[in-house]
Amino acid sequence: MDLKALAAHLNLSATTVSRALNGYSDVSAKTRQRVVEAAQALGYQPNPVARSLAMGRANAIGIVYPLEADDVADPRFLQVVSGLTEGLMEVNMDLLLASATHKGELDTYDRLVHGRRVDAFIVARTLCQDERIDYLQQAGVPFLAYGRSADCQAYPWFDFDNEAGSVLAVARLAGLGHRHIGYIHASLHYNFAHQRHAGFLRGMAEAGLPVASQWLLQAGLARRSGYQAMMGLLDQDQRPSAVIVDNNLAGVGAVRALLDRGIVMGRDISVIVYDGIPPDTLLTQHITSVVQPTQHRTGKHMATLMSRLLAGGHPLSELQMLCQPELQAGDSDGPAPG
Amino acid sequence: MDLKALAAHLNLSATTVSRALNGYSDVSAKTRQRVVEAAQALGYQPNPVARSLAMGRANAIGIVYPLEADDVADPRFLQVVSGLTEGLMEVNMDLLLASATHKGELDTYDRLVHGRRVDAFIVARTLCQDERIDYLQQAGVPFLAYGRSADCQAYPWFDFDNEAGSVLAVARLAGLGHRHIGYIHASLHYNFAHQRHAGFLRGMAEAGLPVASQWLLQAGLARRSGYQAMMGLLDQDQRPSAVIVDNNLAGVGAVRALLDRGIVMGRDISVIVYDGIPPDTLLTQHITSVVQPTQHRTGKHMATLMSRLLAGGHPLSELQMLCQPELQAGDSDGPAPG
DNA sequence: CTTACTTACCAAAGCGTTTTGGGTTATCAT
DNA sequence: ATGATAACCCAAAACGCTTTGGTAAGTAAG
Repeated sequence: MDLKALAAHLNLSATTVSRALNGYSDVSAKTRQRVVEAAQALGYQPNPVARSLAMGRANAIGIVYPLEADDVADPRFLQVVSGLTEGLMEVNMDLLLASATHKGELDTYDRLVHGRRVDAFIVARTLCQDERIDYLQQAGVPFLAYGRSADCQAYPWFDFDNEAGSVLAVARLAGLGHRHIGYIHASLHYNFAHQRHAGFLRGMAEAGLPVASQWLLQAGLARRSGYQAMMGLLDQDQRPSAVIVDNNLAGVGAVRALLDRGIVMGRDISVIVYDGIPPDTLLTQHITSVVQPTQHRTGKHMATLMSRLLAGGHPLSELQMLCQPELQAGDSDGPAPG
Repeated sequence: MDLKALAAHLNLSATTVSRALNGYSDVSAKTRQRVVEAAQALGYQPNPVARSLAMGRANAIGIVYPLEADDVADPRFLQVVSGLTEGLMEVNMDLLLASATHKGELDTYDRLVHGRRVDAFIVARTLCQDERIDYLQQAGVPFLAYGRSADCQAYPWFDFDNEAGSVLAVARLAGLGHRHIGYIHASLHYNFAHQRHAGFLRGMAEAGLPVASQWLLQAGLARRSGYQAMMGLLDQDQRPSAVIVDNNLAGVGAVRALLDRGIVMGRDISVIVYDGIPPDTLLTQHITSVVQPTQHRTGKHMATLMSRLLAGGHPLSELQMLCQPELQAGDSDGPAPG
């Protein structure tokens, strides 16, 4: 059932049917209704390929998932993607998933852009200095960054207010009387780690607390490294009375280290972890956490930004979105000793 | 740079250029070379949308990821997907990712098929009785199942020989002198669980061992349920001397239960887990496991099957692929006591 | 009753490929 | 020389839609 067939069936021209379906004003209300009903009844669905060709738009956006060697795929990514597909579906767009090793990523962009397979990209896992963003900007390809890079004035992005999250966490601990606060973070090349780190420093400053460099530990994005970092912290002569961990993978390891040492969270030491601890780790305590909107909502927000971006005519301010995190109280923190 | 421009630049017709590029025999070697070189030099890339329209193919395959309420997205899925995209890239196809709740899944298929957005589907997370497969078969839509359903004669699939894997595991334990073997499995609605379960029974029969129904426990696909199942096993009057767990999520929980009880794997009890235990669980032992080809290779295999499927003309036998698992020895099993 | 404007419709020209169904030269045996 | 066969090449149609640039009828104003 194509346009022409539908038009013939209605004794109308293809033009009119097309315009009726696409909401043009030069078709009478009566005719439009007739067309819409017939389309419904006959199960007409426009061929998206023909549509794309005629309109010069792919009606699809691309996302390339960077696959590093042993960097285990993170489940949240998939959840964001699912929110994204759902949101895009509403504006009749598709999501094209490509994958590429880090070094091949730019080529992949090139191929997809050049081949007009997609109208825009989503750049995930943003780094502070991100060559992908530089490339896309310079190539004039529309894109939406999931996470800001260091210089984020000039392009559309979606991000969490990571800095505010850390400030929140520090304020909570300071309010409980803690003066010795440790911080375990991921590589500062990641924008989120950088921002959270900056927030930690600011929070400490605002609370009038000194930052002890020996309690500022870098870990990776893996449990093992969180475990080691926490162990390193515990082995020091002077321990902090509270610790913040900037990602939940390392958080799991850190918590595990405390369990192994028989240190009780909330009593012996206070712990706050970004994004909490996955529920199936068999942990009985509730970790006090900095939480963000669900991945699913995140995906939908990004879909909204994306459709604005492609519609054009929106000022940059409407193409940038900052989500505020919240502090979710648990029982892994408590008043400072003494 | 489109075909016509390239043709003009070469003083050839668009037809000839097209045919040269697509390997038709009615163009001279000399001309072909000239065309190929010019295309290369001028960076010509055919417009895939126009191509699709002309050929009546979308050059994309769809995969819909079922998102259940609390069923956390599994990381392996993403890895399979990445292998898939890589493999598809080589045959110039794209991967369209859609997501749907279980009940909306059929509608999603309908929309994508009807809208000719994809040429075929991949059906993931196959169940023993899978209505999606029934639907696609009956609708005449080409698809490739990732995992067989109960009746798998008539359609293309990729799967592991799950039954053989269990037989392998049982044989190993039997060889170590174990006569009392427990089995923890996921819901038998999942094809993989069903097959592994069948393999367990067969393996026991072949080893001449009795199957004790109180040691045959169903758990879910989560750590907590594996934990509970193992605890249930340990609390019985008569304990098995060895246990097989049919998936690694439950496996993590089961192992954790043993740790909590102070039971030493390989000495007090032997344990074999399908797909092993993720390396970042801070476990010092190596779990003896039934392992399968990496997700990445799996994805590439599926891409191969897919391109065969769409090329047409392949007998069903070449569209079905069964991968053999292997037993990877660790130190979580040992000779039976006594 | 013109003139001008509005409303409702449509024919035809794209969009960038592939495919069909010839053509035009050479080549070659007769 | 002549018809047949191959080897190359091409114009035009098709794919299913959107968009452009109209036309014809109805309406309002002069």
